[in-house]
Amino acid sequence: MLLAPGSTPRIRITRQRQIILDELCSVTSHPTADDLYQMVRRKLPRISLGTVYRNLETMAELGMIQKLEVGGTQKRFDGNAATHYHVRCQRCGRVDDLDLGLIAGVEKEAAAKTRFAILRHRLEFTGLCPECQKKL
Amino acid sequence: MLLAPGSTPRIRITRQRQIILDELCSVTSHPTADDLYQMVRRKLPRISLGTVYRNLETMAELGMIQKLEVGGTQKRFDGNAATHYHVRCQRCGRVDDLDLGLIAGVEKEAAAKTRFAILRHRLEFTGLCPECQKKL
DNA sequence: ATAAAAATAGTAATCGTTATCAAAAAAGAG
DNA sequence: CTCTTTTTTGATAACGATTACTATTTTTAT
Ligand SMILES: [Mn+2]
Ligand SMILES: [Mn+2]
Ligand SMILES: [Zn+2]
Ligand SMILES: [Zn+2]
Repeated sequence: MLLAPGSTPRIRITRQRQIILDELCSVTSHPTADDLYQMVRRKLPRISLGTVYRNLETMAELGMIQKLEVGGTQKRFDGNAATHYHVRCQRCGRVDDLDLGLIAGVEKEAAAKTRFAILRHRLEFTGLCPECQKKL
Repeated sequence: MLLAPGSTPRIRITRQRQIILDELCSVTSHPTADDLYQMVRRKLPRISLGTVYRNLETMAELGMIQKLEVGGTQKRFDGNAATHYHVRCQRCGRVDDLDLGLIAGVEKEAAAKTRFAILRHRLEFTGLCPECQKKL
């Protein structure tokens, strides 16, 4: 039987999807899709890289996780879906969370200066991580 | 900007480099490498895409221009090398400058919360441009 | 003018990501 | 349960932005 018009198709909880989410939420690093692939393969050795990409994309669209478009060649993922800020090491690419409160009213300020409708903001710091400071 | 002969023994003044820089500085949009390639080809029809990429990279490393790692698949370039903020339309990808003063002391605040050495920061707003607001 | 260094055009290679698709799994109705 | 429909998967191909390569040309220094 067909679904009733207007009904929302359910998102199925597959073993693959659950483990990808579990692995992502178990770390505070901000792994790339390939990082996650390596992590998940320890529990599901037959999973394909495409499945990892597909599910990360789906979960990001549903707002369960965040896709981070920080610098570098690869995108990173964040199990914390709430807005928060990051620091990225310009030498090794490490990305850490920053325990800095959200800048109050900054979206309202921005909205007053543009005709764009502001939906969200992203603040990212660039610098050198402790390890890379030693090496330079 | 004018390339000064003799001031930097490493970088040479080529017609290609000067025109790429001129074209980038002549617009307030934030063109991709391919956008610039199309613009520059009107004046140098024989230039190669690789030359555009190579020179944008070089000039960004020298701090003459900015390479913007905003969302989307392609990187964008900015003839304004000074720190300033951007809004990006999440529907069409348009990137505008935001005439918003730099957030005072935010790098200092961040530095107090991390062991990273903070070098710079980037603030980007996401939203919908006027045209895309109409269409949705 | 000569030689050394750097940059170019043209092209191939790389690599992160998406798309495709037959097969498998999950959900629903009876 | 069985039968049917929808979603997801694994495998692989395709894509597209960027980078690498290289013989030749251009620029700069002597
Ligand atoms: Mn985070
Ligand atoms: Mn700008
Ligand atoms: Zn580092
Ligand atoms: Zn738009």
